[in-house]
Formats: sequence, C-alpha cells, structure tokens
Amino acid sequence: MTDDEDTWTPPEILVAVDLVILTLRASVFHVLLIERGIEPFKGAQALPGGFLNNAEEDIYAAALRELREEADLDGTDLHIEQLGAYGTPGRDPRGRVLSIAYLAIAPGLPDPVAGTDASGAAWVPVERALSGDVQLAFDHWKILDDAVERARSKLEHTPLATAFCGTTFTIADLQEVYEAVWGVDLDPRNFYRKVQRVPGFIESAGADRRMTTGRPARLFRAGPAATLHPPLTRPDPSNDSEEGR
Amino acid sequence: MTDDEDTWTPPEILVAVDLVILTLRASVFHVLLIERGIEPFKGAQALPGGFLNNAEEDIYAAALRELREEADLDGTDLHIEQLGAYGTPGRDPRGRVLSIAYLAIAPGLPDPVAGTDASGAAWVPVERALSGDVQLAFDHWKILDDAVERARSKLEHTPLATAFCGTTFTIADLQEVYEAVWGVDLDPRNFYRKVQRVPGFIESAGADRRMTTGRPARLFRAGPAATLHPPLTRPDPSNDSEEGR
DNA sequence: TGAATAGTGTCTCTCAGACAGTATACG
DNA sequence: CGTATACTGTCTGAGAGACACTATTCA
Repeated sequence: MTDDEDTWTPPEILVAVDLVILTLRASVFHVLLIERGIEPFKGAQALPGGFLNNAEEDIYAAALRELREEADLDGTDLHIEQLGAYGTPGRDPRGRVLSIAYLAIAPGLPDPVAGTDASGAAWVPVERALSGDVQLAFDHWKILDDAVERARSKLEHTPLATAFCGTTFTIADLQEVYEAVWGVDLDPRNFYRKVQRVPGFIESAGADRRMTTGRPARLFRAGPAATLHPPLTRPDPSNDSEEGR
Repeated sequence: MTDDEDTWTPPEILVAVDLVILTLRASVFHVLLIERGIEPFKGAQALPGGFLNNAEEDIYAAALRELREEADLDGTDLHIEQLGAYGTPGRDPRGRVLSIAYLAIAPGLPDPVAGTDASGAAWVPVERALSGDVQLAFDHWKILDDAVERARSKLEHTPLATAFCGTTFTIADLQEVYEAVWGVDLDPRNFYRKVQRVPGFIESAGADRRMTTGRPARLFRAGPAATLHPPLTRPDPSNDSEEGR
C-alpha cells in the first residue's frame, strides 16, 4: 500500500475451506478423512474441504456446506469453530491457495459415512492419522495436529466435551470423551465429583436412566456455562518415567 | 467442487493482513492504532495492515512487512502469532476482502511511533479502544477484542508475559504485565513464589541488579518452557460483589 | 447370590491466598 | 534514623488424587 500507488493493484487469491471433523466411535477418537481421487496427492488421505463457491460466499457458510456435502452432517447441530488460515506458498502444487481450516465436533456416529458425495470417506483413529503411517495430502498433517491440540486444550477450560455426546449423556460418557481425546485414564470417582462441582457444566436431565448392566446412571445435558471454573486439568505428562515406588 | 465440473472455476479473492500490536507503556496496556486518511472509514481508527503485495507473498511474511512499514518494528524480535481469518462478506464496503489477523507483542516502547509510513499512528490504551469511545474501522473492534482475550488467556498457560518485557526483567516487571493485561491487582509476595516455582518460566540473568529506590531486584530472562506447569490462573471475577466482611 | 456399574465419604498432599516479618538499598 | 522496595516464612482453606465403601440393577 506504499509504492506504485497508481499502477499497483492487490492480488486475488484462491480461497478454500478445510474441515477437521472429530468424533468418538467405540470410545476411540476419530477424524474424517477422504481418499483423493485426483492429482495432486492422488490416493492419499485428505481432510474434507473445497474452494469457495463464489466471491460472495461466507467462509463459515462454506464450512457448513462442505460439512453437508462431504460428511452429510448438519452443522447447526454441531460445534464448529475456526482454527486458522494456512497460506504458505507451495502448500498446493497447483498454485497459491489460502485455506481456512475449521474444527467440527460431532457426537458419536455409529456407522461409517456412506452415500456421500466423496468416495472413500472414512473415520480414521486420530492416533493412526498422526502416526505417520497414513499419507496425508498438502499440509493436512499440520492442520490436523493443530486441531487435535486445540480440542485437547479446550476440554480443559470449556464444555467442549459435551459436543462429543448427544443431547443427553451420563457422566461415564463424558469421562470416555476425556480419556479418548487426552489419551489417559481417569479415576471415575474423582471425575464424578469434579464434573459435578463445576457450575453450569452439566445439568440433570430429569430422573431419567439408561440401560446397561449394573446400576442405572443419571442423565445430564450440557449446562449454560461457556467456560469451566474451576477447569478440568490434564494429568501432568511429566509423570511418565515413574517407578513402582 | 461438485456441480459444473466443466465450466465452474473457483473465485479469487482479495487477501489482507491486519495486525494487533500490544505493548505496555507506563504500566498501561496499549494497542497501536492508525487514523485512516482515506475512505472508507476516513477519520476512524484502524489496525495497521494492508493487502498482500503479490500472489506469491507468504501471509506471515506480509505480517512482518506491515509491522516494519507501519510500526517500524522488527518482527524477528517480537512474539507474533496468527489470530484467525475474518472474512464475512460486507466487512469492507469496497468489496470482498478476506483478512488474516495477527497478534504481536512488543516490549514497552517509551516513545510514540514517529516518522513511520502511516500518518497518525498512536498507542491507545486497550481499555479505551474497546470502550466504544473510539470509532474503529471495519470489524476491527471484534479483531481487537479477540486479540485481547487471546493474550489474557495465554498469559495463564504460556510465558507470553515475557514478550512484553525486554531481554531481562525483574519479577516486579513481570507482575506489572499481568496486572495491566488482566486488569487486576496481585499480591507481590505470592506472585514472586508462584512465578519462581514454574520450571523453565524464568531463569536468573546473573547476579545483576537494577536502579531504583529500595532494595535492588534480581534480573531474569525468559526460560525455555513453552507452557507453564502449573499455570498462573486469573483471579475468579465472580468475587466482584464482595462486601467488607 | 455375585458381578457389574453408579455414586459417596474420607484421607493426604499440594497449592493459592492472606499477611507477618526480614533484607538491602537511598536519603 | 525512616522509608521504600525486594524477598522469605507461615498459616489456613480449597482442590487433586488415591481408594474404601455403599447403592442399585441384571442374571
């Protein structure tokens, strides 16, 4: 905006939207990946996403549209937040593409995605997707890594864990979310008290119960709190090299 | 990416970079704002920023360039991180502009910015900038608000506060940062112990001292830690309506 | 009845906040 | 000497983690 005021015009750039859709399936933390059918990165796995439809489309609306087209999910039910912009030149071999990444959290979906627009959509365990065994297209490994860290961190200070559950859930369900996303084991009894003590985190959903062997559990729904006071802190990973005392 | 595979081409969009530069001046939390000299929003205050130079420029590099051009700051010394993308259609009355916002933290700069590219650059207290008394251009109020909340939050879990100080600082300096950014008063004695206990937060910078009235203070520099364990938590704002006991 | 899961009580250790008290500079 | 700032010690109450114990269901 300094030199060449008369002749210079700002460049126009291709803008895309990428989605990191996280969920819990059978108590395991999963992400939705799609096998690319065309070059570049043909045959590799990629996050669902695509370009803006037109120069007037809102980026958030584009994220909702891709969610519908590629995962057959209704974004109005889900937690969605923006992760950030990934715009390093060269990240797409076809040319300059600026991608806005979104993080979506879905309640456990029992069946693999089928009949969707993209062929080869599949839920992949996050641990496997980040392990290096899976070939990820573009800079999608970095985007996924950022998304997972964002989710892990937000579990501590926000009620994000409830977004992994349905409208009602038990405290054991909530604990499964924390254990799967953080990759740790938690004491059910301490977890129980801790969660109950945070004002506005969860509230009772009637005297309802639930089928299982053992004593029925109370059902809860997400409460009005936007942040957790006190927070639920992750166990310190510095206690790794522990001895049997 | 679904219909009109043969005829449709993705739209190209103008991409800009906006900077939220935060610092401490005389123990008060400030942000750098620039008075706009041209329409739209002529006469209003705006965050420094501008369009990408060309279609190959990296967005992070563009942020560094704007930092140099508009604030005469060298980004290699500063903490810089991406805040997010702001792309609502209509945010710029001239047309569709997607803006990538960056957060920069600078050590206290004693003098107002002068001799810079943009006329009317000024440090404005954050509280005043967000109060509504200052007319902010575009959606810059929202960007600033997000940036301030990001900074406040990161003070808890990362050594970000050291980015507000020079290479060496006293613990009292660090406390001023926390007090100014959070807008609270802290007990110096508890703060002292708390900060010292976090491994890797700060480390002694020799037996150096410092001029002031009263006992000289030890100097420290930023330590190697990327996150603070345990964190420094903000006082609970729910203790507002307190009585005199 | 036993197995399985849900939920409670209680102990101990650590940490946060309050604040008395000591140390070292300047005038 | 007093004053101002830097730093240390100690008390108390709240929360984290460990774990014994009670409650309620199904087979």
